[in-house]
Amino acid sequence: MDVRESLLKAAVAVYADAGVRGATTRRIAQEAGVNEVTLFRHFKTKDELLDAALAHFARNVTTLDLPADPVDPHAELVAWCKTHHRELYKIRALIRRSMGEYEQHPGHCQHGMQASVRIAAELSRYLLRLKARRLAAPDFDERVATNMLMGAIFADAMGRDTMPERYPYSMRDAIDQYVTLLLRAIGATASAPAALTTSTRKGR
Amino acid sequence: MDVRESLLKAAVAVYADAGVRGATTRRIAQEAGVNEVTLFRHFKTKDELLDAALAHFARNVTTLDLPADPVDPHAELVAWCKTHHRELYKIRALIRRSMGEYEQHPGHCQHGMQASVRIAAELSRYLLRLKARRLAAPDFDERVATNMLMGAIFADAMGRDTMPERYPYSMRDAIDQYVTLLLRAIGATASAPAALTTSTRKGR
DNA sequence: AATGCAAGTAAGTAACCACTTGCATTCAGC
DNA sequence: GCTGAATGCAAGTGGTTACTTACTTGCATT
Repeated sequence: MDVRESLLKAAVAVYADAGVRGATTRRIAQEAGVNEVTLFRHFKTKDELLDAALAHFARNVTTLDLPADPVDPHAELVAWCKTHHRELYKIRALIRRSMGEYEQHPGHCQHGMQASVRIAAELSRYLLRLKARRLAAPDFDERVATNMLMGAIFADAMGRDTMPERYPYSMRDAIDQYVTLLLRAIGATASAPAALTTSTRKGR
Repeated sequence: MDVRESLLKAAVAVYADAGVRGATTRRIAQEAGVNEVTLFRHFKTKDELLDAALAHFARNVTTLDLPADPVDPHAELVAWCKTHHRELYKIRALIRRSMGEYEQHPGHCQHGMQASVRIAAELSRYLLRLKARRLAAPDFDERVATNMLMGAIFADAMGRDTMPERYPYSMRDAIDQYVTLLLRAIGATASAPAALTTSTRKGR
């Protein structure tokens, strides 16, 4: 296996758990299964390694495409949002960590922010298409609607495990409900929300 | 001025900027204008100080009450959400930091989470009142709607300064738009959204 | 004047950390 | 079999950190 690659992967994992200062070169090297000195032979400084690792990780963040020709907005949005939520939830520790380091190391999370901007733009364009095809009302701003839906999904993915009191309903229901509410908000014909099932809390 | 009080305030400020490991006892003492040894005379360990400081801070987090007798949902919600957003935005660095430290120090951010749960419950009860008085449709779940609106506001407050591309519209407009969308989503009669003004980005 | 308390000062300890150096080992390609 | 590049290992350097110790200073009450 490639040493450099495993160092990048280990760096992301340790960083997500412990942050910049907590991610010691010793621990990263151990996690990667290589000697600490080897780490410094591949990367001049710890900071250079972290930056490369987060950039590498963010480069591999992708999303589904939303259809160019919307047919069933509810089904299409639910599928897309489910994937997006699942991905966010998987890397929630990393996201929280890099947000927390923003004040002191804005460069590190810049990569992640760019991914987020790309994804928001994809959703925005889709909502614009809905408007153009008269599948939604003409009088809403698609950037605001995008931020509303993505904000709800983001907050859900970040808060579900830390504030279970606020999220007693299941992940499966959550996305469906957010999408249903948004479609009603933007005047897209949507059926009434389905009844909620009980929450299925999973440990991590 | 009370030494203990100024230590608590300084601890929160330094913690927000630098996190648990970055908040050195030296720096906190300096920020509080007292000697480092004095810090240890008031608090046995650094961890005890940080915990006391964050608990003290969270205890002072309050919100407006939403009216027990809803009359004008749009106006009432906008006023409430504006305050909530302003408060979140003011302490965004602290929130990001304590979220980032969640994996390693869940106890520290527990205080903040509790405040968030309290605030969400207040909004939830208000939405329930709207339903009861037939000011909103009967077929939505108020917890989901609460998380949708609060999620949008939270994500806005956290992302506005770090991802200006996603938030080109002004803070002032933002809240109004989120509330308008939510009211339409829950079947409350709401006027069409107002036109957006251009963003007013403020440095910090 | 005597006492006590809260705070300051200076110095030190033990641990940890990023990063370096020197040397031994392995192993692929000629 | 030899060379060179990549890796491991042991040890060390200089800096930082939480926390301690021993002592001094200023101020208020008695």
